[in-house]
Amino acid sequence: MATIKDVARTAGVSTATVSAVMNDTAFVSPELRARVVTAIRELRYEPSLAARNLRRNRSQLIALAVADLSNPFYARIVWSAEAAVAAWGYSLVLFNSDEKPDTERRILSRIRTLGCDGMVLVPVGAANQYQPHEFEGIATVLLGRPIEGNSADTVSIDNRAAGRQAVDYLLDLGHRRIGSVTGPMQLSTSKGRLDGMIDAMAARGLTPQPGHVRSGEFREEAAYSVARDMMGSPDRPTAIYVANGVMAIGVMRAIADLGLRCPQDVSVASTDTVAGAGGLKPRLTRTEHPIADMTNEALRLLVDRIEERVSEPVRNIVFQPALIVGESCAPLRKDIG
Amino acid sequence: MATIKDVARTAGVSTATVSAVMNDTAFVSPELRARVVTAIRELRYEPSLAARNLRRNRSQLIALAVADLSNPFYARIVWSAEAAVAAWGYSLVLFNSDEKPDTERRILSRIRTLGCDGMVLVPVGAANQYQPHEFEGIATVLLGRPIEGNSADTVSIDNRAAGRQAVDYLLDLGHRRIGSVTGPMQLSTSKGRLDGMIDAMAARGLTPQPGHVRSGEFREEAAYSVARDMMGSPDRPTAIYVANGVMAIGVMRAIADLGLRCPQDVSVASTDTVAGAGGLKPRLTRTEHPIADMTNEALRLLVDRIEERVSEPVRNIVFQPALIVGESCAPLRKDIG
DNA sequence: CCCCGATAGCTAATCGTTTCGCTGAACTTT
DNA sequence: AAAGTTCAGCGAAACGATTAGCTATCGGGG
Repeated sequence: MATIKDVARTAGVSTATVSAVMNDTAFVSPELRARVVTAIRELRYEPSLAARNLRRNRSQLIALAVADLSNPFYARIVWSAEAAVAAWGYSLVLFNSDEKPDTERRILSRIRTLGCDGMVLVPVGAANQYQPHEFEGIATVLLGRPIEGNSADTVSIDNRAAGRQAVDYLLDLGHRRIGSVTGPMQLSTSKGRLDGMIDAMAARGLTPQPGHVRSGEFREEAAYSVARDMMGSPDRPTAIYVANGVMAIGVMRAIADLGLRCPQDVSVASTDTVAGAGGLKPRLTRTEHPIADMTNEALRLLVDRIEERVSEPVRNIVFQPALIVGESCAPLRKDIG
Repeated sequence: MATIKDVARTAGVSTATVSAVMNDTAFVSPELRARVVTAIRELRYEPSLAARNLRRNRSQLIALAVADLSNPFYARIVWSAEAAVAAWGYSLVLFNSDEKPDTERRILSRIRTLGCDGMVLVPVGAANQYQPHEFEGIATVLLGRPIEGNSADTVSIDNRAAGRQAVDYLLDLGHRRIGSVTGPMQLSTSKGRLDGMIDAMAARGLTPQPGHVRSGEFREEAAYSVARDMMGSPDRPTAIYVANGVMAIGVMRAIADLGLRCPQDVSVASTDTVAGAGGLKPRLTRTEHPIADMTNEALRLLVDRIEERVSEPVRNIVFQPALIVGESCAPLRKDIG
């Protein structure tokens, strides 16, 4: 690989001038500029980011650490993020914490070592598991799950509203015995959605039955077994609110395996389902997140911080979910009410 | 951020010693080692990759450039690749060429500038669109689509076998008027799969009708319109072989929109569908690729090259597809045969 | 008692950029 | 014509690590 010195020598100028031409950082006479440009082309010179970054203390890298790459929801985020990062002139370094706090901790340290200019993090741990120094000195945006007491910018969804919307819909259809399959309670996401459900029921003077609220990991398998258990009992709910897209797939499978039909025997509504899981029949009634918008916003905030165009302390952007009506919910049947 | 000098000063040793401790590259007495380790912990020192890389001419970065991040097939590759890259001690830089050769060209140059140690590329261009220098000096593995005449290692699927398997299955069910919706002909992937189809039909003395073989971009929309057109005509095929997973979704939608039923009115078989698109009803009969195995193998080859444990010129690994029988194919009905 | 070999640890050069501070030619201003 | 300005372009010092080559210490053999 040709270096800046080679270019300088070939063009008969100093390295400073080549640098000036490359970065348009000082006036260079047309003649010298032309010589430099020719030399660059001739030698196929490409500047070494390693050297530039060492000097500038920048890396042009933005890290994205998501909670579970096998989840289409996060795959969708990755897709949007790659586009946004490229549009801002950075490159994307991708990490998968696989919902494991330990892995996440290693990733955080790695991001630091790589000298990433910023990171977008979908945190997987509880608020008290983070040390302040893990976020120091590197621009951070938390996506999807805020961490209480953390001083990073945040882009999230109104989870409580999501739970409320979905369960309100089920209540409007006449359901009263409504169950829920939800994620780990230490995550604000799970908690918020469940709170929304409770809000909605409380507004009509109802409370969920204890055995009808189950939580487990945000995984298809966990949801399957939990749902199978819950739906196997005689006083099973007539409708279920599932707090996560992949979990919904597990729940649907459990229902089918129990010989129940959706929506005839049981209605299912969920939150955060990805449009692409779209082939699923019946199509889910769900609250959807504006993933692309959220991701773009997260990167806007991040780049703002990186390029220091921002002074305010912490910005918290909350998006609203939208209820998408599918075919997975039906009015309560008289005979099973 | 603390630097190696700070650590050296605090521990009362030279930077060389600190480096030796960090990299285990020379014998250091237990006493000094202890002092160094303490200082490192105390200052929370993390070495700067930028500096290390400048010196070592390494970046610890592996680039992955896929053809279309919105396609679950590639999302699956990304998932596997992240895990494999991390397991080998590198970090993953992700790019989406979006099936656009121009974008891909920019990506290649960016990868070079970043100084990535290696790259895994799912190429989107025709063989003659690549300049040899675009691959020079950087370890490369082509994934999925070989480029003829290119000297990079390759991991691919036996596309011809995939086409043959799927179409053989349709033929075994009695179908004779078989159509195909396939991708761009300049891609070896599309061509191979179509050739396989032709092989299978030829083996029974058949050839596809000209109007029954349509190609378009590897996108759902393209497939939708092409299929809609093909299936709208009176002598429409009784079975379709679709060369790609997302295209299959488009085809299924076209069939439904035309008021046809699958598999009763038309059988559909495809190649490369991702298991996760699994909710799709009826479940597709398809040839599947061992994505995780292919990706792992690609990274093994790549790391081999990067760490120069390899001398042979070019390695070409070809995986075999597996036929997965779903519910989207039925025996030929007498009345429409 | 001297010399030599082994080796722990240090000094300093190096990687390829950016950028500060300087030089000196060309122009202005009196 | 002398003095002051301007500014294109250069030289060299960073940035933070690795590493070749050197020094000094120690133990052992003759």
